[in-house]
Amino acid sequence: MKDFIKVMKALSEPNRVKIVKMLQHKMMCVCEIQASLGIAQPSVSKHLKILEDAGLVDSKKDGLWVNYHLTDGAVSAYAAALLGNLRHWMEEDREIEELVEKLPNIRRENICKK
Amino acid sequence: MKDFIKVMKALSEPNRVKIVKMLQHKMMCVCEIQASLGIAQPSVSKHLKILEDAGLVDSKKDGLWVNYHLTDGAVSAYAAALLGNLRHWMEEDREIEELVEKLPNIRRENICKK
DNA sequence: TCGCTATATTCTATTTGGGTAATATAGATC
DNA sequence: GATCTATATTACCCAAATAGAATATAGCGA
Repeated sequence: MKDFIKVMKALSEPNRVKIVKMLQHKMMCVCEIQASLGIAQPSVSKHLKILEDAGLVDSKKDGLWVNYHLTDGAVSAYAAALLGNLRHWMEEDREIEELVEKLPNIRRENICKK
Repeated sequence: MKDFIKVMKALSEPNRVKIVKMLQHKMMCVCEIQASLGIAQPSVSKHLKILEDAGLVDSKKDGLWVNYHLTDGAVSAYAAALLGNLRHWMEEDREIEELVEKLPNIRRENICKK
């Protein structure tokens, strides 16, 4: 039950759903996600932690960056199922579409290192 | 997006998940659910409203009683999918098992009309 | 009509959740 | 080692969610 609730809670917040939808297209570092969503960096970190705790995303360090990506679903069956559904869900959502369209222009080299 | 969030939010609360799991076995009135969960009646009504808004449950008046049952999923594709998953999810959950075992003894004739 | 009962709604207290600013940490470069 | 940068953590604020007591509503039966 607790694991299920964790997944549901994780996916019951728009910004977190957006993160999942973006990660379907490419792995992203925190600052890229921050730039895409337009929210403060600590907020992004917190959202990512919640998604990670639910077994929806995972991270890999790459020097100074931390790359987040969707999990393969091995950890949580609930997470796996929802990630599967989210592959096709909300593909026509205007808000998501706009976000995804902007994705190619969001590259860490242009965003960070100021 | 909003519809999806609604379904996720609705299912991110243990008592509401329990209600769904119970309704898989039989339609129930508010006081039966209240007796099963051991929470106040207004809380039950509020939970049911949230589930209803998400397209997960529906109600039918029967005189003084209001019978709640799971939807067929025609309203929301998200709700339909989750309801489908929840058919087999958490079948081995201890908390759910206990609840379901007690279900046959929960009958409105014995509970209400005091 | 007058209660009586099941449910819904309102009100209020408490908890939870998301947001940011400030700070800490870790890894890179010099 | 000093410093810069990306991320995590902490502290705090405000909005939303949950719980229950009190009240309103609606349908039954006498």
